[in-house]
Amino acid sequence: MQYPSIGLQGVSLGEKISCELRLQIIKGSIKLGTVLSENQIAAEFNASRSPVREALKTLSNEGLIRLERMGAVVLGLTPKDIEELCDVRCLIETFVIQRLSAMDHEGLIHTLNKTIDKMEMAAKHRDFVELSYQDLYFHEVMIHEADHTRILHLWNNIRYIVFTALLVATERRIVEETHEIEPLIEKHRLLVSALISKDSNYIQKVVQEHYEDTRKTVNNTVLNPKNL
Amino acid sequence: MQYPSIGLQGVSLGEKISCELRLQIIKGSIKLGTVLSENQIAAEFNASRSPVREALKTLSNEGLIRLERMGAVVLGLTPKDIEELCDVRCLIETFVIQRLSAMDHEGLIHTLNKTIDKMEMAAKHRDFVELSYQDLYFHEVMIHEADHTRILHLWNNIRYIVFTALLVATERRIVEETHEIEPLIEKHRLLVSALISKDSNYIQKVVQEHYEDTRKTVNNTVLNPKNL
DNA sequence: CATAGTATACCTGTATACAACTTGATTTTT
DNA sequence: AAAAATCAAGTTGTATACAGGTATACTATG
Repeated sequence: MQYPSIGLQGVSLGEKISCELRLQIIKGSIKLGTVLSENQIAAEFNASRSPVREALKTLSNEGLIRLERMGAVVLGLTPKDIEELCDVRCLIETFVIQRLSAMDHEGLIHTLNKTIDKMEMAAKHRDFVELSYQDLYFHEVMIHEADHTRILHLWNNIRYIVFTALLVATERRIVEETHEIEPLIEKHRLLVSALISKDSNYIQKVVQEHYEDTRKTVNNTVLNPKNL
Repeated sequence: MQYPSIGLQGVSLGEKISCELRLQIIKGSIKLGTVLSENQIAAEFNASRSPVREALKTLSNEGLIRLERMGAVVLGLTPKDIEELCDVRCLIETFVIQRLSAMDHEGLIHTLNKTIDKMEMAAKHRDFVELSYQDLYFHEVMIHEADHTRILHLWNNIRYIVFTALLVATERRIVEETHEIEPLIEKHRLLVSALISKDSNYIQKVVQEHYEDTRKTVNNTVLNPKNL
């Protein structure tokens, strides 16, 4: 699998390189502990050091690599990282939904339901890229709607990691057929119900369970692929 | 005021430039809406575009500027930003303290108390740089101790903004003498008590009040300076 | 044999060069 | 006079060049 070419239109070479590297790191094609050098990556991508440098800084900001004096060591996504990522998403989303529940969110509910429908469609057609994208979109649209620049920034900092991990996990989930898609859909419907309820405790509970579940699934697919 | 030269030793030119620009933006020396170009900044700092480019990307990641096709527009720190920053800090710190309270934190308590003492010392000597730094350190040491890489990443994304805003606010607070320092010290002692209590509700309450207060103070000093 | 010193190759940070594109004004045309 | 075309200045994205530092391997010397 290569990074979906959609969404790479018109973006700079540096971003393309960061997307490709990110995918390879999360997929495990690039092993943990590997030391990358700017020249080496530049050669691999037939590019100059400038965009590579930009890409490495991006990945460093995302915590996938650590820039050192000489070379960038690959940190990758450990089980601890997945856990922590879920912690953060849970924190953000609890905050966001609580905030949304105090706002007018009639249109949002509609959008969310429509997105879930699209997820079902994508699942039927085994289109894991589309399914991943709609999954991402579901959460992202809530965050945008919450109209909180800082929270949005936090999200943007993990957005690409989340999407890429989602891509990898969803592909394996669909290919291996070991995980049902139906529970995934149901989980998202629960989130909508939480938003509608406006019940702070219920929201907290639902979001926490959502990410409890995500944690397990991702751990089982991203980190323990059967076909590696 | 220039950015404190301590902590700029050995760092790259790009980082120095980002620190200086950040300070100027937060202080208001660079007005909101200003459009910065790489060439212009490079000329001002007698540097080439490479480090400037790096600095602009950093500031963009922090949300202080927005990179556009042509030029980078300065967003600055609006009252809404301050509010939101406090929201995020509150979210992070509540999580961190709750996590810490379930760990062995004997040594940490000692460090925190020592830091508060240093804050008192710095306040007596009207050393606002030191006071700001110890304030930052107080919160930072807790976050580090919580041993949560992702949360630490979130913190690192706002760390420089927080420190710079703290610098500006603390300077004005000390110079104008309109705000007492004693309440600030007391607020931090309360946080320690919250950590010791291990009482989830109490922790939430104390942290929330802490940032409620921070919000007010920073708004009154950073955004409404009397000597501007 | 061990160790100090050196040489070499490589890496990063910064500067400079170049090409494609955007923007705004000026000129030409209708 | 208004609109279209063109031209000029400036901007970003990328490539390349150079300087200073670091690690590794090899050599010489005790």
